Amino acid sequence: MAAVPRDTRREILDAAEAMLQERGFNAFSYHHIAERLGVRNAAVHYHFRSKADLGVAVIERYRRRFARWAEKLEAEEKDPWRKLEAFFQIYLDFKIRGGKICPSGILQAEYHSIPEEMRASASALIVDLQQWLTRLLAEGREQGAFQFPGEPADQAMVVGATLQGALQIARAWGPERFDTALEQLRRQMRP
Amino acid sequence: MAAVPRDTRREILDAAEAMLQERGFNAFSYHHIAERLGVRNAAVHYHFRSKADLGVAVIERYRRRFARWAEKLEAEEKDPWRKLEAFFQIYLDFKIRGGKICPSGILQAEYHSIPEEMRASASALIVDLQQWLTRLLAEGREQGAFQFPGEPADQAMVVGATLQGALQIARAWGPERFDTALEQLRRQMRP
DNA sequence: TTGACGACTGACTGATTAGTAAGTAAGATC
DNA sequence: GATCTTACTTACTAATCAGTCAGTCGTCAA
Repeated sequence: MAAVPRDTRREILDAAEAMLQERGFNAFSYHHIAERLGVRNAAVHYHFRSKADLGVAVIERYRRRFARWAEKLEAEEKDPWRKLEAFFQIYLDFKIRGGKICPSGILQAEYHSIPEEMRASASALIVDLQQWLTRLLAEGREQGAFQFPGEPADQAMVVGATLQGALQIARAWGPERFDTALEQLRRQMRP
Repeated sequence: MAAVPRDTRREILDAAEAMLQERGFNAFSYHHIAERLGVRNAAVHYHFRSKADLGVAVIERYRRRFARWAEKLEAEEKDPWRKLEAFFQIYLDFKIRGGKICPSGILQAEYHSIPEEMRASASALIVDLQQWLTRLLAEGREQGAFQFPGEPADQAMVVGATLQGALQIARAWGPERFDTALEQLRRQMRP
């Protein structure tokens, strides 16, 4: 049985992404990552020259993953409500897996204290998410599945901000608070 | 003319609060505060033994300030919509004053990487805010001023999370996005 | 006039941070 | 079999971090 070759680069990205969502970008170090993987500090620098490079790589990988997720969902699921529930599920998974918050949220909260190179990626990420939500809400309302006042882009801001904000509030006030917010969003948008 | 005595303790709290909202708790140091005030590192330690103590003091002062604000509003204003708009104004002021986010939001985002002593205060803060909002929404709906499905506490989660999340999104996507979210909340709740 | 006290300063410490430079061992390529 | 490349390690640097401690200076009460 051949040993599976270790993919250190991917493991670094995994560890950095997890720590970003758990503790924030300013609260983990190369040393933390190296310790977690059982390698040395310099090994992390070998794969990512600077922490800013690592940060950008984490965000860009997350954006690609979301794009693939959206593409797959588009092919498999036509019902707007089930699509929205699939989006909710991303956030529910974060909550369950160690009280993580969404990458977009932590990057915005630390926006003025993260390296400048990361800000463009962080901005692109929230635009991705909002554009996807806006399109879903527009199509869903046309089909009579959703009901809300104003423009789809306006409602997308409320839905996106609620998911992001409620995940954070759940940390300090209890995970069940997130479910409360989710259920209220459903109630608001049911025709 | 007598010189106004300097209130260093208050100035430290002001600087720490501003930096917390601008950069996050993990992204400012005693040195940053000292430099801003033109004093030495040790002067900050004289007033606040540890950074955790300073953090707790910032949060507790903010809670007292909110309680006084709520008390004053209760005495001066009876109309539920105008009360809600006054609450919105707190967040609008944050946005305008250098792209700050609400203290509650950054503390929850960094929840797992701030000193343990601060977490109880951070939790108490979000409970304060949510309880105030819940009471306002309950009274306002009884009077026919607001309209929303579900329980007042559920709607308070959506309103609170939207304000918190939208302030963060506004950083990465443009301040006008916050106004969009605000207007959508108004549309949703108008009878 | 003294002496206690509040509000500091100057000069540290030890830990942690991102980042670097030189060396090495294993495998692929010629 | 020599050479190159990949993926590291060991050993370090300079900066920054929270925190400490002994001393100083001005004010005020006795």
